[in-house]
Amino acid sequence: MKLNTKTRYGLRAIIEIAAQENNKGILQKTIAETQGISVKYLDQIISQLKAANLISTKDGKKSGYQLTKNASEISVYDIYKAFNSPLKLIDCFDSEYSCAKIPYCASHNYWYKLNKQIIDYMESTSLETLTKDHKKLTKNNDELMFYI
Amino acid sequence: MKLNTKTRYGLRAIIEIAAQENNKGILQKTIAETQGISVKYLDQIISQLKAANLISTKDGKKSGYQLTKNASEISVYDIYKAFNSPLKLIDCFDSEYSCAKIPYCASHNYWYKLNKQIIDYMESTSLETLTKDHKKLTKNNDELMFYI
DNA sequence: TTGTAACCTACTTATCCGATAGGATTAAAA
DNA sequence: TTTTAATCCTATCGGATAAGTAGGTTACAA
Repeated sequence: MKLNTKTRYGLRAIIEIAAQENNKGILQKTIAETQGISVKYLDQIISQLKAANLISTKDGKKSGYQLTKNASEISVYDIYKAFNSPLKLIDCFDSEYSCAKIPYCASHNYWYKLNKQIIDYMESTSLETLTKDHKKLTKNNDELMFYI
Repeated sequence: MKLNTKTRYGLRAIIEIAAQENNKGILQKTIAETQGISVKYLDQIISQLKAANLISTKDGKKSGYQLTKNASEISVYDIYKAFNSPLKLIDCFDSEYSCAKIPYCASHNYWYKLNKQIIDYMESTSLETLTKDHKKLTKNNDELMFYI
């Protein structure tokens, strides 16, 4: 029960992309510096966000990433799925691995409900919400820095 | 984001222990057979339940396991913790691994809330509830079998 | 004193994860 | 047209962890 780093970094990266002002595109390098992630590692992370069709870019020099759709249409679960297969806390949710006892298995039902609850949580939050939070928090931070 | 097999098997095993009729103690062997788990593997699992002080037994021949307290006083999270360290979806919940940006990190807050929600879910369900479910389900199963 | 069950510890194997590395491709800029 | 700076793509390495196996020791009832 751990979140892998790619998902963690990936969410932070896409928030950075969503939070840019003029929407002209933001560079890998910039994100890496802001987030303190190695450029090379972020490289892979961003390519997975792209493969999931959540962000887009132009090739070559002077490029930069943007969202492919409105932040309100992207859920955290969408982002999660860019780095993981659909959430299955246990394998026997899947018919392929299921055992004959499932209809009589209290544990199975219990974990299944938890699984659903986690997915619901991630689906019910949009990137827009997190980006707003992010802006609020960093704004406060800037003001704070000003007075120090 | 996977539940490990020990937690999965462990829950099933302790339900079996809680569900026994006369409370005279149930043998590893019996649990292993009912649940279809290798005796040797279950051996380790049960020893972890015991180390967590959830079940007790006598040594030697003619032994058998019981709960150390009432099933209503044991939460699923107690059982979870017999096989895992306290749930931390990401390391930086911990002050030891925390970074300076946490107060301004929207992602951190988000995962933290999910983490709490999962713990709440596991804490709010008692072994008693699951055992009742189990009995209901297996009862139906037996009746069903009778008519086949 | 013998058989059975719990108890304890070590080991093997496989898989996944985080991270690094090197180079290919593309397009803007010089 | 050449250079430069960025994305893009693939391979690989080391470490950690997990699942399961195995062997032997201890305790107790018959």
